Amino acid sequence: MVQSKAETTRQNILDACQALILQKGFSATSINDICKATGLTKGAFFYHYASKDELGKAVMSRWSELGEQIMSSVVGADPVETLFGCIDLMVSSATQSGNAVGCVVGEISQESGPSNSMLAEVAASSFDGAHARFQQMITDAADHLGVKQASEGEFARMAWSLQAAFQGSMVVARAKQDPAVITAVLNDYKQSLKARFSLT
Amino acid sequence: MVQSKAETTRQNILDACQALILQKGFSATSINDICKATGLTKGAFFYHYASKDELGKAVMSRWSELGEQIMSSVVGADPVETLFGCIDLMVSSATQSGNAVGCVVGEISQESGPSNSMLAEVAASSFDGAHARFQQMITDAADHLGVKQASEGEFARMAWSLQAAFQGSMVVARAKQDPAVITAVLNDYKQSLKARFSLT
DNA sequence: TCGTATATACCGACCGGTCGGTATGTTGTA
DNA sequence: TACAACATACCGACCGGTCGGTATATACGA
Repeated sequence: MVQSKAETTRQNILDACQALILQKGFSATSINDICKATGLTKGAFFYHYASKDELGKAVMSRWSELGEQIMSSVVGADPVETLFGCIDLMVSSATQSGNAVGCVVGEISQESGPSNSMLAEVAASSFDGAHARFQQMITDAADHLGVKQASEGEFARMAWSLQAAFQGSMVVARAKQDPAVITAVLNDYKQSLKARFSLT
Repeated sequence: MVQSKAETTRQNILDACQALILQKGFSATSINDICKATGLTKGAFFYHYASKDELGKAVMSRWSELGEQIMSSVVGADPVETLFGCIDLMVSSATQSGNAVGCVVGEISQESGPSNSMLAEVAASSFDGAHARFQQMITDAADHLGVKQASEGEFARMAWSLQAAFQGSMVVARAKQDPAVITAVLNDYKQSLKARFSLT
């Protein structure tokens, strides 16, 4: 099944919006900016999206789905390799130059804050989804190595830490305009993960 | 020497702006909002600050200075206790209810992004300052325990990790509207720190 | 000591421009 | 000819920022 024309247009809008968010942030990105980037007009935009917030939701949703696809693509036989490979993949995808670094979910949720409940909910569920995948990976790797949780919810906390390390390193990297921070922080996380799992 | 009237007014503006940033974000906070909160008029605002960006710089600067003061207040005799006490202080100051959680430097830098170089520079130097303090604390604690760096720049990376853990946990906590994430992530960081330093 | 000159701190109307959003017209295609 | 997929033109609200003016305090000279 080929993509319909409308679907192609919507993807173009999402692409443009995503790129602009990583450059300027969500609220600084106007609908006129998106129209200019896509070559469309404002009428065309509002034919496809009811509001700017609706577009924000769509961008976050696609971002999450894309992340899930990438994550699931790295799954291999060995759960330990899967976990570390996943982290490496996150680093490389975030630090590759050309496009600005960042996470649209973090961006939008940070900007809209608790005030805009609609966007906040989508962002929260997106974070929860990613956290669940991280926790599953950590649990699988631990099982494979015969490592038990030291305390109730330890692996859940470790998954939150991984997510925070990723998000936080991108915040700092954006401010410093230096993606090296991301690599450093995630390497450090892998280090402590190895220590926890008593690996080399 | 008593505070001049102007200085009091400026502090009120900074207070209002800071609170609004943590609620709605920087770009969503209009100068009219600040005027309403302080009981001033727009003319009065621009008498004290040349532009909105200038106010953003001032808010970040005061935030950093306040952070430095708080950090230096926790310094005790034992460098190890100082380090862990500092982390605890960060958690408690970030999770205390009443005021919204977050970091104005992270907020503003995330929103303005690489586009607004003026704000980005201030944010970057603020992050660098905090990182330097963290690294010093880690180095002091390691010296006190006789722990050497496993590799060049390891303590620097650990300091970046602490900063990222803090920033990232606040990003997630804001989206989920649940400060428990901050506690969990920083506890996890302390755990791995203890493991690295071979503590109980 | 008393009037004048000046600086400080603030007011509120107003400006050009941009924002998100809408109403209506046009075109390609099946 | 009917509908999807746009374009055009426009709206009112609001944005950051400016401007002329003003009340009050302080400094200073005669």
